[in-house]
Amino acid sequence: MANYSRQREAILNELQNRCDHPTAAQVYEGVRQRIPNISLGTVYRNLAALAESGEILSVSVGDGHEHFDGDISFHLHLHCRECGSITDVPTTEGKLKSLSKYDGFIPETSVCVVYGKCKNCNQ
Amino acid sequence: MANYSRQREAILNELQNRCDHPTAAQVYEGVRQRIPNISLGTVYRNLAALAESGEILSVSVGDGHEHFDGDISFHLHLHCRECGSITDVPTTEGKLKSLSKYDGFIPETSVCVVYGKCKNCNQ
DNA sequence: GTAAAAAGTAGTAATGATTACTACTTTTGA
DNA sequence: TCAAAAGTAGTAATCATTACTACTTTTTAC
Repeated sequence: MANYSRQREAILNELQNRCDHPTAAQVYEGVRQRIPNISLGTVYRNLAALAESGEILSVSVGDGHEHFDGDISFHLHLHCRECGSITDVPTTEGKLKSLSKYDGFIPETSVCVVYGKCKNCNQ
Repeated sequence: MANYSRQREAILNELQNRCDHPTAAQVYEGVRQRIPNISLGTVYRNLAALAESGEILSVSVGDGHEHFDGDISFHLHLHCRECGSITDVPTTEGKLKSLSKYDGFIPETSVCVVYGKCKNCNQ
C-alpha cells in the first residue's frame, strides 16, 4: 500500500481530470506531459492497482483496448459501434431499456457486468 | 450473408447449448468434437460475425479473454474477481444495486455498456 | 448442366496490447 | 543510518486475436 507514489498520483489525477475513457496508452501520453520519462509499464501497473482497489473503473467495450474511467459512480456507457465513442449516462436505475431518448443514441444490445466476489470465494 | 455454413451453424449451436460464457478457445474445443478439423480462425471469424449480427453477445470482463453468450435477452453478469466465474442474473430492471441477495454474491463495482449507434453515426 | 465469380475455410504467420523481468532508485522503519 | 521493502524505467517475452494464402464449397448466370 504505502502512500501514493508521484507516478500513481499523476495517473489518478490525469484520469479524474478528463471526461473521456482513455486507454492505458492515452493515459500514458497525458501523464508524460508531467512526468516525461514515466514508463508505460508503470502506467499499466498502477491502472491495474487503482482498478483493483476500486478507485477507478476498468471498462471493456470489446475494441481490443481496455478503457479506464475516473468516475466510479454508477452510470451506463453508451458505446457507438461505428465511431467507437463512449458516452456516460448518469442514470441511476431502471432506465436501461429506454435509451433511445439519450441524444439520438440507438441501442442494439447491452452488457452489464457486476464485479465482486461470489459465495464460494467468501469462504 | 448467405445461409449458414456448417461451421457457423455448429458454433451457434455450441453456444446456445451451454449455460456458461465460453471464450473463443473454449468454443473451439467444444465444436471440435463435431468438426474435428475446424480452424480456430474460423471460430473467431464466425463469433465476430454472430456478435455483429446480434445473434450472440460478446462479454468483456477484463480477464484478457473475450467471452461469448448465446442468451441475448437482457440480463446481468456477476463476475467473481477471485475465481473468475460469470453467473447470469435474469433480472429485468432496477435491481442493479440490490445484488447481495443473489446467492451470496458481494458486489463491488458494476460496468454496464450499451452498444449501438450514436447520433452522429446515424447521419 | 456448367463454368466463372463469390463466399467460406484450414492452416500458418504476423500483430500488438499487455505482462514479466532486471537493474536501479526511492521510501520506510527500527 | 542503513538494510529491507516498495516502486520504477526500460526492455524482452507472452499470447489472444487478426491477417493472409491457397484451397474448397456455394451461388449465379448462361
